[in-house]
Order: sequence, then C-alpha cells, then structure tokens
Amino acid sequence: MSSSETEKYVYIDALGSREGQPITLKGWVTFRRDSKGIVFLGLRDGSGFAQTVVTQDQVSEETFALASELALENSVVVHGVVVRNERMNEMEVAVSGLELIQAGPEYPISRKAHGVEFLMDQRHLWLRSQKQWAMMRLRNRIVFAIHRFFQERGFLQLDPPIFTGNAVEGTTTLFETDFYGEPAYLSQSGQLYGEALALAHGKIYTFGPTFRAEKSKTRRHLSEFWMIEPEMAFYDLDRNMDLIEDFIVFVTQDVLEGCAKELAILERNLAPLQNVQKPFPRVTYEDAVSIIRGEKEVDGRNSLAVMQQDLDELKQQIAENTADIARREEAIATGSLKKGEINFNRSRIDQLIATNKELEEKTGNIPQWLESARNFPRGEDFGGSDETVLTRLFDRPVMVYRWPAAIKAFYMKRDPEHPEYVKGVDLLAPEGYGEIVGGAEREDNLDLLLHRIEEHKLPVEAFQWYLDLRRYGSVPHAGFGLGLERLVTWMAGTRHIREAIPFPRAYGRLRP
RNA sequence: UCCUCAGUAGCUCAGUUGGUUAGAGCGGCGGACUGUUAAUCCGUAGGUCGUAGGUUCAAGUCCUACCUGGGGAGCCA
Repeated sequence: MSSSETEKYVYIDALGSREGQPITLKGWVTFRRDSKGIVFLGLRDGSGFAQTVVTQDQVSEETFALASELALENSVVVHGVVVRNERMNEMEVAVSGLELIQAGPEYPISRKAHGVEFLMDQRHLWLRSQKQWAMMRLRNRIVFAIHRFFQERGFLQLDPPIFTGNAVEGTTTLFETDFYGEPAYLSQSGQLYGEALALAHGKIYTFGPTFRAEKSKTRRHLSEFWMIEPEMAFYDLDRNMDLIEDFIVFVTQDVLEGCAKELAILERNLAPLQNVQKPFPRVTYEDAVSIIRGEKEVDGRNSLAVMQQDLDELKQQIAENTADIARREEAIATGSLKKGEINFNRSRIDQLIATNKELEEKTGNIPQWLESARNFPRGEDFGGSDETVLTRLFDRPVMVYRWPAAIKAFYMKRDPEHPEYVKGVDLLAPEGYGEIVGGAEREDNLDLLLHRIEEHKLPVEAFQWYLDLRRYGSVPHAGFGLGLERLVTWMAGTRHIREAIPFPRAYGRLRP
C-alpha cells in the first residue's frame, strides 16, 4: 500500500482540478479490461464515473493480482495520481495501490442489452448504472428547481394529508386502507386542501406523493407518483397560465444549465428543450379540436398532412435500415470478416432490428391516429394520440384552455362569457409526451359549487369544510397540478415513466 | 375490464409444413495479448423450452385453460 501523507480522499467529480496530485477514491468497479501487464478499471463513486489504470511495472505484485481479479460492482479503495487521458480529454487515475472492501458473486447486470422486466426486477441494482444515475440526478435537479421557483416567488410549501376520509371524485381510482377501523383512502390529489392553505397563506404549493388505483399499463402512468400543486388566491385563469409558462421555462432552463452532463449521458436531443421559451401557444379547446380534425391550420400546416408526411418518412427510414441490415448480413455471409468485425456487425444489426421494431410500431399507429383525429368527437376529452397530433404542429409546449364543462371536474369555474365551458387549462408537452400539467380557476361561488357537487352526485356532507372556503371571504383563486415523473420523463427524453422514479409502483409492480 | 404481442441457457434471442442427442451471441470461468472504450484470439461449463391438461407413433412447435410480462384503450398528472 503506497498511501502517502499528502494524498486526499476525493470524489470523482473533483478530479478535474487535481491533475498531477496523489488522491484516494472509494467506489465500485464498473468494468475491467485487461491486457498483458495492464488493467483498466472503471470506477464509480456516486459523484461520477472515471477510468483508473493499473500498470504492472508500477505497482506491487499483490496489487496487480488484485486488479486482475476484480469484478463488476466489487467495492474498492483506489490510491493513485490524477493524470490526463489525452485521447479522451478526461481525467483518469494512475493507480499506485488498491484495497478490496468487498467482492461478491457475479453481478447480475452485465454491460449488454437487457429486457425491461429483468431490469425492473433488479431495480435496486439497476439504479447504479450510468443512465439511471443520470436520470435520478436530473430528477433531483428538477425537484430543486421547482422548490427554488416557488420559494423565490413567495410561495410556501405546505403538505396536504395523505389519508383522506372521502373520495373526491368517486372511489374507483383510490387505494382503500384501514384507518383505525374506518375506511380511508390514499390521496389522489392535495388540491382541495391546497385551496384551504392558499386562503390562509396567499400562495402555496404542495409537493407529495399521489396515489391512483387505475389499472393502467402504459408508458405514462404510475400508481404512486409525485405531484406539485400550486394554489394561489386572487389568481384567475390568465394569471394561472402565465405562472405555468414561467414555471416550465424556469425549470427547463435550469436543467439545461445544470444537467448538461446528465443530458449527454441520456443522449437527449437538446433542441426541443432549448425551444421552451415564452410565449407558449394558447389554444382554446374548440380550436384545438379543429386543428386535430384537420379543419384548421397552424402557420399554414395541416395536422393530418404533417402526420402523413411523418409516416412516409418513417417508412423510408425503415427501408433504409432494412437495406443496411441486408448489407451487413451479406458481408458476414461472405466469411471474409474477422471475428471482431462480425461481432460488431451483429451488434449493429441487433440495434437496427430493435429500431425498426419501434418504427414499425409507430407506422402501425399513425394511420389509426389519423383516423381517430379526423373523426374526433367534438366535446370529448383528448386521447394520447390526439395530444400527439396537436402538439406535432408546435415547437414548444401548448396550453389548451376553456374546456367543455361536462368532461372536467366539478370544482372548475365556469367561463362567464361561455357558460358551457370551464376555465381549465392543460399543458401538453411536445414530442408525444402529452399532458404534464392540468389546472384551473376554481369555482368560488358557494351556491354554484354546491350545485356542481349535487350534479356530480358527490356526498355534500363530506365537502362542508371545503364549502366553508366559499362561505368565509371567498375570493377568485386558481392553481394547477404537475406530474413530476411526467416532467422528468420528458426532460430526459426517455420512453417510459417508470425510469423517472427510483422505485416505481405501477399495476403489476410492487417489488423491489 | 377490454384489445394486442410475448414467455427457450445468467442475459438477448434463433429454432423451418410437428420428426434423431435444443442452437448462437453476449456474460461467466481458464489461458494469450502493455492503452482498452459493447470490435482481439484459443478453450470451457451452462437448459424441467412460463404452468397444467389435451391431440399425436412423435410436441419447444398444434389445441384449451391459467400465470407472468410488454404495448395500447378507458382514466388521468
């Protein structure tokens, strides 16, 4: 062990400023590649990933033997000197000594492709891998940005209860539990409590877990997710939309500034995020329907025509990939390639096949989307594909407002000038990510609200406390709900919401 | 709840109109190679084909039910 007195314990993310210095790292092995007389060890320590190099003629026999035996995810202490790897323009560590903290059996997750089910079963370990690491850091940054945005604007974060005594919008989507012998439900929204808090503190936001017992198996749903719900006294729908816009712009810019490394690891295309600038298009529900149905153009572009064009491009891409696959298979079949080249081509073929599978799924979907968009029934809520068709025509998030009252919640305020509509708003993210925010100005008139509760056949008794908010100094107020994991998924550019939360809970997934 | 696709080695998959003893790549292990980045070479171990029935001389392959998972609908953030 050659641990000098001057060497310091450091984290990998601090290596950049320590070139030439002796240091000690503690972490886990992420890969090992060895050749005669030299071993490359990948190391991660939570703060980042780095390569360390063990050269036989520079370390003791024991150290070199240990380096040659290390396996994935063995925990180790590494002593060495920080040097610049000129080829990669990255810092690496020239190892002088190694200590094994713990070895173990073969690590289940290899550095190769795995299926979703396998990885989800290994979620507790999968979190260690680079993309998942980047995703969780992105999530953390977003959470911090959300707090910063609201705190800097005088909002208080206050928590609603998680056990609730009554079902706000029917019991079918709620998890029932036993609360000292009385049925209680896990909260599906903190909004009603948020309203009470807003009338006490002016501007508040809640930030907590939310539970929905919907048996959804889609890439946009979780049974347990985190929701941010600001609520503001004296805000109308317009101010609410202004706030949503400022909020999304703030968080997006903060992520671009603070998570460049993470976004690079996630291979995120930055253009759609860089486009997130004020103002967002604001489209009424009725106009949105016209756009979806292809009856109204946006900047001279027709939704159905654009989707048709996308479909043609997809088909062309598939044809190109298929040709590429054929070329590579032919090259392998000639038998003149080296084994390495064969492996490389096989690996490329696998990738192309996987890509084509995805593209074919899309090409199969688009005709149905077009059909459903063309015949969209005015007055109904949008489906996932309708959101995609609509947002396709814009380069940034779209706000759809003034919704038909019949398809929205009882507490939304009617638009006085358009009594069949409510002053609600949904924010739809681009790139097919869909709804990430739902908000509204709330009904502040006692009689009207009471009427709505009765219309929706909800138990008035349970809402007496809520009605008190309209009895004593009722004021116009508004708020919205943001699904954290949906936001993280979109920012990360990831296909599935389950990767946006450390331990997802969804239909069919309770462990680990 | 409904529609749809799938379950074969530790992982990712192939397996022809049902036909001998079930295959590959990766990973593991053993060995070779002094700068590797999922691309080197040689060798090696590894399987109750999701479960239970059925059809058949013969089932990984066909039929039925169930289980588990993927994608989607509904509902939503």
